[in-house]
Amino acid sequence: MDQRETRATGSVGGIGERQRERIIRAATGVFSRKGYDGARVDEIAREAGLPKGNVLYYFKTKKDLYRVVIEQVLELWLEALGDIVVDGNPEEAIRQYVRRKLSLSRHYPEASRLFAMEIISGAPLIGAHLNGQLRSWVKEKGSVFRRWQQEGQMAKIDPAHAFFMIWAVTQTYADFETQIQAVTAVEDYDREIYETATTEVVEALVRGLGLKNEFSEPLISHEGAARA
Amino acid sequence: MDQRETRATGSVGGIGERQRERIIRAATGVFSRKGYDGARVDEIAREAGLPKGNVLYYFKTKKDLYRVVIEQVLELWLEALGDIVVDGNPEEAIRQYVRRKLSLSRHYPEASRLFAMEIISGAPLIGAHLNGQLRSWVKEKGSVFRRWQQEGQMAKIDPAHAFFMIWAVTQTYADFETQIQAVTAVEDYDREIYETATTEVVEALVRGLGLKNEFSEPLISHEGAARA
DNA sequence: AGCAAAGTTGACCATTCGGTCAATTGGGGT
DNA sequence: ACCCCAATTGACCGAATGGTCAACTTTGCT
Repeated sequence: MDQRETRATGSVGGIGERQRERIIRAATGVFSRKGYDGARVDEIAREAGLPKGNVLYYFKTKKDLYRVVIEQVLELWLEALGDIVVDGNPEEAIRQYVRRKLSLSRHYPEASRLFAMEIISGAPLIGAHLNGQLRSWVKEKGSVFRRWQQEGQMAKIDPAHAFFMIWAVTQTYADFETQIQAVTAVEDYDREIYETATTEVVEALVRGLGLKNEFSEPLISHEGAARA
Repeated sequence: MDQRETRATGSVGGIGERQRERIIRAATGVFSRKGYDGARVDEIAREAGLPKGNVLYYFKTKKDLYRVVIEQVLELWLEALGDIVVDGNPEEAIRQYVRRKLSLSRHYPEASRLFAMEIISGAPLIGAHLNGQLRSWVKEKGSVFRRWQQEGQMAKIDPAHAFFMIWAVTQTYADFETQIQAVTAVEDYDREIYETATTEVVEALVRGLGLKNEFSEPLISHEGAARA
């Protein structure tokens, strides 16, 4: 049961910590393209620029490496969850959240794709987290949505589905990059696509979720039942 | 160069055509979960209920099988493209298209996931098609969107991004089924999720794309066979 | 019935994969 | 200079994998 952090390294010889990160970065790329079963340890090693034996020195097994990589990705994903500002202007809150998610897709496209791969494959590793943290987060923020809806500040959409829409749209720019690239035929994906996508998508989502607020002020702080 | 349809079978001995379909169905499932490299021929065989040797009898190589499977999936995907009705009520046209895409996700979730896998992996096989058919389709229908926009019947969104949004949202219910299942904790995914998703998503997209049409008539008497 | 082709099956093979290991190198502390 | 341990490397191993094959059974036709 003792999983033995795959190698004591991290705790003592902080020297070769650089290597671990190189490996993790390479592994993220390969796993995101091939999935767990399809990825080859040797390919990860090659992409990291060192022999296979060395990779297995830092991570005892392929599964260990995958676990570390996917946990890091999941952390990134869950991190963004904290963002929705409960009090204040709903429209601005969603705008921020959508922009944040888009930014994540833009700057960590491989992480996004790996996350997608894991879920498409049935989320064998992170399934528990989805049932735990994510689910309670959705329930919590969902009640906020309901409040906004009762106040007439948001269209009456099932909150969960509102999230599914936001996630779907924001992640599609990372996950389906190949498709979007092919269809739009832009050369500089990062700039050209994300720049227009950010405004288009944010506006469309705000409209779609019925968040257009006539009073829509920048985001003054005090608001009726403001929380402490 | 002659690829020899992997086996002359289909042309003459129509008897075991049933087997080919069983294999294709099984392969779609496995490939959609594991990707090409991760899929094992033996697992496909097991899922199809016959020995590995028999699978290789119908499809000479794993790659041949994958090619057949993914081409079938792509065909399904491209088929839905024909749907957008150019003339007539824009709102109703999009409503229909979105419903159609959702119906596809619902009835062929594995195909959807396999398509997603292929694209995440860099679309090594269908990349050409994306650059060809799909791209010209988007250009063509995009000009229709532009017309609608000039007539004030649709929000001024880059048409390509409008499609990306629609595709993202409709396919998320198949591709991310595991996640949605975990978050919503419903028992009967097919019914419970898709039933509410259809109304929620269609409404939100129509709103998001600014298609609300004041004259928006229900959809006059005849229109019938649109049901999926 | 008899025959040829289609279909079925498990044994088998060469290659590749994940993982182990012993030998070696490198660097920091004393 | 010496030691100690982290780090590096390529050879190596057993298991798994894609694919072949020869023997066998079934089917359809005359």
